[in-house]
Amino acid sequence: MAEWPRSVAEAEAVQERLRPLVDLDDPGPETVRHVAGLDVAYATEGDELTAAVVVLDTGTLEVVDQAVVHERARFPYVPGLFAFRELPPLLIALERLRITPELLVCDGYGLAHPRRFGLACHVGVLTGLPAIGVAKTAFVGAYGDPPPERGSWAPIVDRGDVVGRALRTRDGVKPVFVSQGHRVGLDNACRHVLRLAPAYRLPEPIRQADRLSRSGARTA
DNA sequence: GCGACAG
DNA sequence: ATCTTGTCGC
Repeated sequence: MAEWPRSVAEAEAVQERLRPLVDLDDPGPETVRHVAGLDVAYATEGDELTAAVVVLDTGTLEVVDQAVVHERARFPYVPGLFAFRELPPLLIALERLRITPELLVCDGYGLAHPRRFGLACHVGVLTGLPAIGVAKTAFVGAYGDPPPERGSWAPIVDRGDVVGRALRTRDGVKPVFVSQGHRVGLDNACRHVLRLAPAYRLPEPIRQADRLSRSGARTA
């Protein structure tokens, strides 16, 4: 399916080669029935990781399908290249799902990346599915503090490009950082994130994937 | 050159 | 990412 690089130079070359395949113009699905959340947890010892993918029914926000994959990391953590660490097991987990999701919500960035090709773009291109990135901390670019109300936002600007938004999902709480991955517009991505995060800062798909990956990491 | 740097 | 108690506030 995909060949995995072994060096930083090879990994960067892969990103440069796949970047033109990203679709940033498709506004994306208006409504979605099944949404997936993707996350990875790390073991206390060794370079072992546990990838988890959950599928939620958007009507109830209940988990209706899930898959966990445990393996040894194939690539070191390098800012800007961490898809090469987390994507291999995540793709295997995605293949094991019985329900094909219509939208992927990734823990991390998409367009808001040094080479405009973060994890959300990468997984979107490799699967062909609409994908967005939701990160907990800033990475590239600058942004202003959005107004305190849930739903307000401020653009993230990097080298003159708007690459995402700092979006407030809860009143008075630190915003999350949303960026396009593949086949979803920025407005639409933020709409989905707000609908998927009715109670907590992070959207429910990511919270559930985080929960599952951690329990899986302890069991393994 | 130096520091910062998704998870 | 992970190591980690209590505590302030709604």
